[in-house]
Amino acid sequence: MLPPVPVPPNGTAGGLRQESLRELNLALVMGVIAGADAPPSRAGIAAATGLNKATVSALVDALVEAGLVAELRRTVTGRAGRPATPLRLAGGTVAGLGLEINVDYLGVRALDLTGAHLDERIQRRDLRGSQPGRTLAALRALAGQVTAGLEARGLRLAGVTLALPGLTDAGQGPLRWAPNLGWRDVDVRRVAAGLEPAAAGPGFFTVDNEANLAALAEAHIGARQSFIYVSGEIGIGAGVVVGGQVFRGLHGWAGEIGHVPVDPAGPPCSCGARGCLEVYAGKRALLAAAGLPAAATPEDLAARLAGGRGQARAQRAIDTAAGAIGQVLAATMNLFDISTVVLGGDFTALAPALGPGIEEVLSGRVLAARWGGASLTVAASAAGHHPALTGAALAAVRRAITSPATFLP
Amino acid sequence: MLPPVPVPPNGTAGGLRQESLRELNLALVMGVIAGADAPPSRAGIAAATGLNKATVSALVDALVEAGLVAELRRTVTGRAGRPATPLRLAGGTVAGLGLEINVDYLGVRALDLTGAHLDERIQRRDLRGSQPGRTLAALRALAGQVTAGLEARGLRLAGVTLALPGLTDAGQGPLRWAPNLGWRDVDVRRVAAGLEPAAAGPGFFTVDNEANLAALAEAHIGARQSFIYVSGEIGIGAGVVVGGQVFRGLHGWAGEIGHVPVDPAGPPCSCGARGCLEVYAGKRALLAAAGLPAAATPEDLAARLAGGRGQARAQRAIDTAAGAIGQVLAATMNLFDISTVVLGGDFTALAPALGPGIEEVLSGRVLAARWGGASLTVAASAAGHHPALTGAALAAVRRAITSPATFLP
DNA sequence: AGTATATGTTTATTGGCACAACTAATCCAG
DNA sequence: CTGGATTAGTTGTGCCAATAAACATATACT
Repeated sequence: MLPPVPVPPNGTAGGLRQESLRELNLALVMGVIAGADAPPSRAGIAAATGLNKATVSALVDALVEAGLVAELRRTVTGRAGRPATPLRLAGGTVAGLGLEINVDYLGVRALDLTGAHLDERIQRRDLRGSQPGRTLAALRALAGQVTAGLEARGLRLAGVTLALPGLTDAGQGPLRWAPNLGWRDVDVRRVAAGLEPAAAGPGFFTVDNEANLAALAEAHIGARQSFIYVSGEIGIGAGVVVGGQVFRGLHGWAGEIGHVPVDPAGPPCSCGARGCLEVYAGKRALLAAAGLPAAATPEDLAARLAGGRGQARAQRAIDTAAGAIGQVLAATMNLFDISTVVLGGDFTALAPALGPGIEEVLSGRVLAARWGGASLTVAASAAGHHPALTGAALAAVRRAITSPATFLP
Repeated sequence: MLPPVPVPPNGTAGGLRQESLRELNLALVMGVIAGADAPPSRAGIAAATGLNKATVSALVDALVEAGLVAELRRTVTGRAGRPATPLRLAGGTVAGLGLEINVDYLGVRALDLTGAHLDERIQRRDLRGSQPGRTLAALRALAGQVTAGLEARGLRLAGVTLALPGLTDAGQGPLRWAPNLGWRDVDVRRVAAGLEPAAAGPGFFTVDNEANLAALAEAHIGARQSFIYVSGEIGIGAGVVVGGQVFRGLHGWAGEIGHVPVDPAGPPCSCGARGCLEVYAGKRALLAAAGLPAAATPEDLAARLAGGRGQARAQRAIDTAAGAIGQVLAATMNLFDISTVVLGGDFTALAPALGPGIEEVLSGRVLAARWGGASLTVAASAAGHHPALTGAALAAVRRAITSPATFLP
């Protein structure tokens, strides 16, 4: 007999006290500063939010004192009136720590609020079938090196986020299943043991799927709001971003695109079913179809496509993959009502080859394009190397934007 | 250079004043009363929300005075202490008006805050290729009859929501495309002309896809939080509900499942592509494959399945449809990370026949079930006749739950 | 009848925002 | 170069909503 009124309107579970009001408005101000095209002034923020100038001044002053916001030099605008003091997120004061465990490396990356690079450690090694305990300890040690350096430079740690190639339980929980690592039900939280500052608060340490975090990095660096990030590696995953936020689903396992059926009677897949996307467009399938050794890189494949021996076969492999990717993406785009695709992972280097084939399928199958007049975009990722690591660090440092109140004195 | 910090944390675009605090807490209290398993007391609400008893008392009193909440008789609990005053949403005070235009009828339905039926008008007629202006005028007239009756009974109108079988622009906007009506770019807002009370506020009139609204009705009546509602009619649509909220996507066109490809080389579809789900499991395809006339009902098909002439053929048609539906739902469930499916529309009557075939496909293909231990559910809809109409009325009356402040004196 | 327990109300206090008047810093016109 | 116009930001007052603590109310238990 319940009218389903789901989330309380504020997002937090509980009631709002006056304190919360301040917390929310602090976060609002941070969000405006973070999201503005150009550094806004106090007056500009007041106009954008509807808050009173005096209120905004007080909030901004608190954020400046906490080292979350920095005042820039006043610029000469040429217009009448007292010149504004532009505000931006402070650099070099607060750090987010991104961690990643993947099949062939461990990684740690630290970024500040502006997204600037602070520090990084990448340790290449084969982690297929590795012992979770040892691997986590190694990553913990690597993270310790980075945080020691940050502390020495006077940076505060805003959060730690771990990127994993598998199903994680919505944010907090343990790793459920990482097929390519061969891990199952691993409590990964201890990787952050001892990293939390005294008053860390909930959500200091989070875990997420690598595709979701790579999508976050893409959103940041590519300045995109709504798109599907397709990560082509050994497995194929996707991160769905709607209005700047990652769609996670019930358990945080949304976007598992790799095992969407392309042809139910197709070749068997490692997941136990048949004809999944991975069987047509996963790294192994793609390289094998192109006649390349399993250790080859996407760049090798791209080179074959340029001409010479094996070009035709490589092109056929690409065409098959593009057709399958297009078919699955068409489904995804119709279901999510999103009209932009970003090709990441190994697909980034292959984007020029894959793009046209994918677009062709999409243009005939995506309703929003055919009938709604929406324009389709298929682009290569701009998020650089180890995007999941970047996304993890961004997700971590974002805590200072979404709940700045915990960082005030 | 923007860290993508998307929606301001409060959900509204602007800053929060003290007023907003009260508004949000009023909505919170309404939400707790609406969502509770048993009528809660003031003290219970205080405990559930973390708000002070005195605060909750003040908020509840305001809601009672506004006619949004009713006090029940004090019950004898058997425990020590002063007995609590149970609270519930008030019935017969505020009404939500649902409107629907579909291929073979116009409908108006009014529900109150408790979900109780207040009034209803269904006008059966063939609206394929109808003139939008005339049809809207007819529906407006029908709605007028209902609202006149409501007004006479002293009910206040909380909102009006229109359900349409097509793509509507995210909530407010005009109808973009309704293939089965043959409508394109119709400004449907005038159907609510004159229905708004003086201080209606924004969002009084909304438009949404019939599948989304039917899903909302299912969430209400079936008390489900996260599921995919599949509506099988001439077209096939889906409403995706996550945590009690409908997922709309970028333009509000999410859940367009009917044109997800099943076999890219399959028979041509009305959308211009080939092998869409609709070609295998749409009403026309299903009846034709079963050897039934186009005017037959799903009940006719169910009767054939029971035995007698044509049983085998009907069963083959069902098996084909179930396979196709299962394949597309497997994709949908992997992408959205949702493990419950509700069969609605014509599929409701066919659920006993379709269910096993669908479940078989899903159990082999949905990752959350195979590897995450989530249990799959395929159920028939419990939302009754014209679920989109019910959902529309619920969406309309919900305004009094999500923003009760506008209903205070 | 008296005590324990739980619900709900009353009254004083506090935190945070709005409003309005003010200061500050620039452009521009004469 | 001086004074008005314009825009940015600050200061002080008042108000609103929530809190806390004491109180009133209504039951059960002994």
